[in-house]
Amino acid sequence: MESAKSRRRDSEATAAAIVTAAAQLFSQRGYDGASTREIADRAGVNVALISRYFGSKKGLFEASVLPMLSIKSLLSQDMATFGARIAGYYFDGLPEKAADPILAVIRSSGNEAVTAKARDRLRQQFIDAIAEKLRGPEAKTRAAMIIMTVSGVDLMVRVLRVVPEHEDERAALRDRLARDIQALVDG
Amino acid sequence: MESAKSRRRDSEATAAAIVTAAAQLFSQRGYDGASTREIADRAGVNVALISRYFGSKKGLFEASVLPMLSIKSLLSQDMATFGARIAGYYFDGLPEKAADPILAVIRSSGNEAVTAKARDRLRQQFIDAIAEKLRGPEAKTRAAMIIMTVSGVDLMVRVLRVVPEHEDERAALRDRLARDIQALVDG
DNA sequence: ACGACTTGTCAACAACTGTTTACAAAAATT
DNA sequence: AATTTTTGTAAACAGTTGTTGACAAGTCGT
Repeated sequence: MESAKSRRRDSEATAAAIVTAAAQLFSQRGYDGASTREIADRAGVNVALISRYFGSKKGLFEASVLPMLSIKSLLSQDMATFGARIAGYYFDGLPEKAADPILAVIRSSGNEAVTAKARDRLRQQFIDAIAEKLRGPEAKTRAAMIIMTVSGVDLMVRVLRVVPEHEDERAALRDRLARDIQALVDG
Repeated sequence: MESAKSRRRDSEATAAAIVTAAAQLFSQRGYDGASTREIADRAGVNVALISRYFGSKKGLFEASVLPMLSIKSLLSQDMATFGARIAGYYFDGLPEKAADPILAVIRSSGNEAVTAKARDRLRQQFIDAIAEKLRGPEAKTRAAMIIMTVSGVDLMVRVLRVVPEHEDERAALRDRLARDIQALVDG
């Protein structure tokens, strides 16, 4: 990642580098698929430091993935444009290997011990947070529908990678998605 | 699984037992999380037989998960009840540890080498197959929307397990889902 | 410049991975 | 009944996993 030469020692910086590398690799390969040595290599750091700074691999997962599980920034903006923003996020130039905490949880979901906390946080930070923002009847049901739809898009686009190839088809799908999600927001 | 006593030797039956156990464990823990020994134990069979009958673990994955990736049975019935059938499948007494090929692919998606074929098949068997059944404009876009929604439900219900606890809330969500999916089918 | 604390490196550990090999037991064929 | 083929078992393999302990090197206060 950084220069091969020995950089100045800085525990906070190296811990941060480990967290960054871990978030990427957990998203990409899941918990079991991402080895501690690969994470350390990407961070340009010795493997033993993971145990030192985070106690264990599980500790690193919780320190790198859990804090990113939030959509407060998306909810703090105008809810009238929520659908368009979500659709745009997934269909307009999404960086391929960006760290995505939802993806990390999905790909790690076979490991119950590790993802139990993540699921709890997902429930709070996503469903409940959205439901609070919604006006009108059946707010919780609509919030659940929104999360289902969005996570379905996440699955299609990022996990299964089966987006339409033609530009106009992709645009049509994006627009339809924006409209349907917005309809759920408006109630 | 079977009686501990030595049963009569039958290569087809043992191979089938391995496939059944593999489908369950791949769904439950993902490709990396399910070890060959655990699969063999569940099937009541020696580990070495996996290599003998399926060549490799990857071969077993393809023999157990790929053939199940199909929704022809769902599409062969009346499309006017498609939404209700999907919603019912996920919300009316879904067996917890039943083998679910989509779940297996999702939880194994961190392993590109293994899931490449599965994704191709998913595209064919699901999106294209649905699109063919749809009448009206933008069939492919609507098919993609349906798959997104359904896989989102799969994620919520089976991966993240965040369904509403109250019975009436769950019923409301199920009915809304059935309606929304049916709307996409009808166009 | 000395000592104390922090930060990083190296090697080893026990456990587990998928796979192979050699062999025994059962079944089928002659 | 003897032999060949199929089916199952046991042990070992080479590699990887997460984690640890002893030690070197850097950093800071004095």
